[in-house]
Amino acid sequence: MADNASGSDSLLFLTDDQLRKGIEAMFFAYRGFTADPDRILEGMDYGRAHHRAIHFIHRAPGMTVSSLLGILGVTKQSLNRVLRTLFDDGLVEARVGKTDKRERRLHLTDKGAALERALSDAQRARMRAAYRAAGPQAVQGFRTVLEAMMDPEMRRNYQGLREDTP
Amino acid sequence: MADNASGSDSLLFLTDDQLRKGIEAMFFAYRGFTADPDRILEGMDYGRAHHRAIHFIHRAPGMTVSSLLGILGVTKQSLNRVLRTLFDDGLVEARVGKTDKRERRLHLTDKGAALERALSDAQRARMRAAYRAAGPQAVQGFRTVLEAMMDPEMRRNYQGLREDTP
DNA sequence: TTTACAATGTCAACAAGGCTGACGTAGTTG
DNA sequence: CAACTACGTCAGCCTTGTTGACATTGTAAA
Repeated sequence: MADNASGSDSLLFLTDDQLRKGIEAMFFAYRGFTADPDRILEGMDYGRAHHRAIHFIHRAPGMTVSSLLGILGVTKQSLNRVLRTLFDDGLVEARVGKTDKRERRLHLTDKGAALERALSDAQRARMRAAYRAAGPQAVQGFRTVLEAMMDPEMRRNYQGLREDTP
Repeated sequence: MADNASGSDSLLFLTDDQLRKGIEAMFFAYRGFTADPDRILEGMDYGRAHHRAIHFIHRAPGMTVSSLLGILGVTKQSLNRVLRTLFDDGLVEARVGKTDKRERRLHLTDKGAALERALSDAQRARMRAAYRAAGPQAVQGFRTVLEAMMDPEMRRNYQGLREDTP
C-alpha cells in the first residue's frame, strides 16, 4: 500500500476535518435511523427502550433477562420497567428456564412479533434505501467502520448473537 | 453495472439479514461513538445535550439560537435550559446581532473552547482509530451510507454548515 | 406610525428513561 | 446448610425531552 500524499491511499481521510465530518454524519444519520420507529411508537405508550427490547428478543428468542441486560447496557431496574409493560400488554412472555428454573427465557408473542415486524419493516426500508443508493462497496465500508468504532465488548455481542436456546 | 446474482454487484447486500446487521451495527457503534465524551462529561454537571450545543457552536461560531435549534431538532425550552447553564458557567457567550438586534450570536469562550477540545479530541481519537483500521475505501463507503440514511432536511444541515457571520 | 410578526427567554408541569441503593424470593451449588 | 445467582421491586433522583402560555424586544409592512 503506497502512502503517498496524493493517491487514494493517502492519509488525507484522517484529517481533523474529515473526522469531524464523520462525527456529524453519525449524529445526523442516527437521527434518521431512529426516526421511523419513533414515529410508529409515539402515542402508543412505548418508546425507543421498548423497541430495543423487542428487537433483541426477536433476534435471539429464549434469551435470558441477564443477557438482554448485557446487550442493552442498562440497569435491571430500567429494563424491568420496560419488560413489565411488555408482559402486561401481552407482547412478550417469559418461560421458566428448563435447566435453571431461576432464569426467565424471553419470547415474543404473536402480538409482539407483529409490532416487531412493523418497527423493523420501517427501519429496514430506510436502511435498504440507503444501501441501495450507496451500493455494495459502500455498504461493506460502512459496516467495517462501524464495527471498528464499537467497544470490543459490544463487538462480541454484535458478532456473536445467535438463537439462545441451550 | 452488472446485476448478476453471484458477483459483488449482486443484491445480496439487501437481504433482510444484511439489513438487520446494519441496524445492529448502528446501534452498537453509536454507543461507542458517544462513550468517550460521556465519560468526560459525567460528574461535571453536563450531559450529551451540552456536548451537542458546544460542538455546533464551535463548528459555526456566530450561529443564532434558532439555527442551532433547527440543527439540534429540540424545542427552545429544552435548548434554553442547556444554554443557560453554559452562559452561567462562562463556556458560551451571546453577542447581539449586528444587523438584527433580536438575534443572539453564539460563541465559545476560551473556557468553552477548552472543553470542546477535550470532548472532540476524545471522540476524534476513536473515529481516527476506526478510520485507520478500516482504510480510506471503507471510510468513503461509511460516509456515503450515513448520508443516504439522513432525513433530507438534515442532509442539508450536514452539507451546508459553515461559518455563520453575515 | 401603528400594527403585525419574528427572535428570544421564561415559568410551570409533565413524561421517558436513565441511575443508585436497598431488600426480598427462588433456585443452584459447594 | 451456606453462599451465591437470577430476578423482581420499592423509592428516589437526574437529564433531557415535551406542551402551553406569556413577556420582551426588535423588525417590517401597511
